[in-house]
Parts: sequence; C-alpha cells; structure tokens
Amino acid sequence: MVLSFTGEYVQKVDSKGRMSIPADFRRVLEAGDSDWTDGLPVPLYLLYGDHLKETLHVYTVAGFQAIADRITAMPLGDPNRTRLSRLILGQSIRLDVDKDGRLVMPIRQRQKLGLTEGEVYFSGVGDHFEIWKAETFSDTVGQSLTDWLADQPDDFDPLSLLGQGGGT
Amino acid sequence: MVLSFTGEYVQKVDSKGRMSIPADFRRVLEAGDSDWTDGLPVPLYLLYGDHLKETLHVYTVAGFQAIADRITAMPLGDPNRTRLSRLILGQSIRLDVDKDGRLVMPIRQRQKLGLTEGEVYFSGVGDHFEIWKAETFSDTVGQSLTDWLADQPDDFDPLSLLGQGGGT
DNA sequence: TTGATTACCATGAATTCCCATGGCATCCCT
DNA sequence: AGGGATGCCATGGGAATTCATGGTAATCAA
Repeated sequence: MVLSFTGEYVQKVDSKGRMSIPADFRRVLEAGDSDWTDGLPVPLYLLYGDHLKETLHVYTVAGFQAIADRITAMPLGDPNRTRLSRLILGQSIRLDVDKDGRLVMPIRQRQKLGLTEGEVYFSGVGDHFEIWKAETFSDTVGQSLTDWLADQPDDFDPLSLLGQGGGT
Repeated sequence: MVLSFTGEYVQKVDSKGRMSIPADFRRVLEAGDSDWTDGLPVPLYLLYGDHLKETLHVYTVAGFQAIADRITAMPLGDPNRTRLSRLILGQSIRLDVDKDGRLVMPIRQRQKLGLTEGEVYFSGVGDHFEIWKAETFSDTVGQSLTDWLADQPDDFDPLSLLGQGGGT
C-alpha cells in the first residue's frame, strides 16, 4: 500500500460549513488526480455510506476509481454487488476544494456528523482520511484508545502487537 | 540487523522549530529510502502516537513502510489493527530534512515535547531514533538509568543481562 | 425576496527558501 | 611535517510564501 494520508489535524468549521483541508492532504489529493494541474480546483470523493456511523471518508479520484472498478467487476447478479453499489457508489459525492483550500461540506453530510459550527478532526488512514466532529471523536474513539493505553504496562510498546517480523 | 541509528547527540532548536539532524542519522535516512539520490531532500517519518509520552520517534522510509505493511497485513476486524492504525498511521507524518540538514518540526509536535526553544536530545535505537527535549530526558530517563546503575554491584556488567547467544 | 451558495478580498501567524558564518576535519601539495 | 585549501556541519537571520480563518459582495434557487 502506498503511504499517503497520514497524521491528524483539527480544523474549524464556520457557519457556512467551510473547513480548511490540511495542506498535506491537499497535496495527496492533487497527486491522486491525473488530470489535475496547478490552478485547477482539487477534487475528492466524499463517502457517507450508512456503514459509516459518525464519520465520513475521503478518497482521491484515483483511489475512489480503484474501488469503483472492483465493485463493477463483480458479477451482475451478486447481491453483494448491489449492496456495495448502494453504499459506496450511491452514497458518495465528488466535491472540489475551493481555491482557498477549503471544502464546503453539504448540509446533509454536516448533519450526519451532528456538525453545525465548531471543530472537525481529520485523521489520515493511508489511502483515505476520516472526518469527524472533533467532540465526537475525542469522546468515543479517542477516549477508548486512551483508556486502553492506560490499561497497559508503563513500558508497553504497541508495536509488540505486530505479528511476526524483526523488531528491536 | 544492520547497525543503523546509534549514538546520542544534543542539538539546538531555534524559534522556528528548526533542528539540525545529526549527520550520521542523515546518512542512515538517505540509505533508508530507495528513491533517494544525491540532491534530493532526505525524507523521514515522525511518529508521535499517544503511546509516546514525552518523546517522538523517527524512522526511515523503509523502516516505516515495513511497520505499515505489518499493520495492514493484520485481519481487518482485529481491534489491535484498528488501534495500531490510529496510533502509528494516524499519528505520524512524513517530513523532509531541508537542504541545510535541518528538520523543521511542526508546532504541534513541538508542543507535545514541551519544546519552545532550547535543546533537543537525539538517541539512536537501531531501527529508529528518539527525539527528546534535552531537559526532559536528563530529568527522567537519563536520571532513572543513572539511579539504576548506582544500585548495581561495582563490577556489574550490563551485558550479563543478555539472554543466551554467542560471543566470548 | 429570502435564505443559501459561491466567488472574492483580507490578515496574522506559521513555514519555506535562500544566503551567511564560524568551527572542525580532511586532503593535498611541496 | 607544515600550511593552506576544501568541504561539511551546526547555527543564525531576513524575505517571500503559504496556511487557516474571517468577512463581504455577487449569485442562485424556488
């Protein structure tokens, strides 16, 4: 897998639903569209399928295309193809980042996050990144991770959870 | 394993968060990126996951890729995979060493170390190296190591702690 | 028309880029 | 062996950009 989206960022959302996309993520989005050149708006695919509870996922054009291709490659009668089509293809939209580097998130998706105005949390996950309402993230995912860490020994190293391989 | 990051160094940090990466470490970082050639900026991955309390870890491109691969090789439903993704992939960024051999540490990571301006301590740990605020290191880790040594017999040899193995 | 979008400026802070300097260590030449 | 000459290393400083964010005017949609 290509390492692309990494890191986490907290950004503000104004009353119009505008939010700055972290500059690093914009660079990845630009690179992920073969048609993009300097000056053009930066495209992205926003996924909001029902399987995503309190978060939205963002893919580059290339990344989304790859997923779409795999879905359309499935047999026509396969019920899973239909389900995936509805969740992924049916529940995603293509959007552009404006020239100030901001994404204007449609009101429907904002509502899905329970987001009106305030802060959002971005988290890189390699081939895509997640968008959360900042509060929701820290109250749920962030908290459970912190709790889990607190239960580990003082000198605990998460990398010890990796399967085989050569570490220290 | 090939010897890579070894030794310790203290370097200055200016008000912009710039710090010289020890030349020895740069050589390792260069070698750790198969795409790197003379003249190109030297890349590295900076880890700042919540499990790292007062320190940051730096890996070569190859070293980080190896870890990322092992994470993504874990089963999708495994809760440990999710935790590792968030701690390692979500909380790390790729950075370049500038042409003067310095790393410009983003303000967020500087704050995590409680670092404003002053000195940092670098410590080689084989496949990666650690970055500490110099003061923090000497007050905590360095001190506890010194204390522990003081409790050992005069003729104590740390190598006696090694398991089995070769050598005279 | 009225609220909602979209397109355009504005700005302070953060970050990048470029150039400069003193200290060492190395290499080379005679 | 002496004496540069060279080059890398760690640091400092200023100018030029980029970022994130807020505000206002122009456009839409129904």
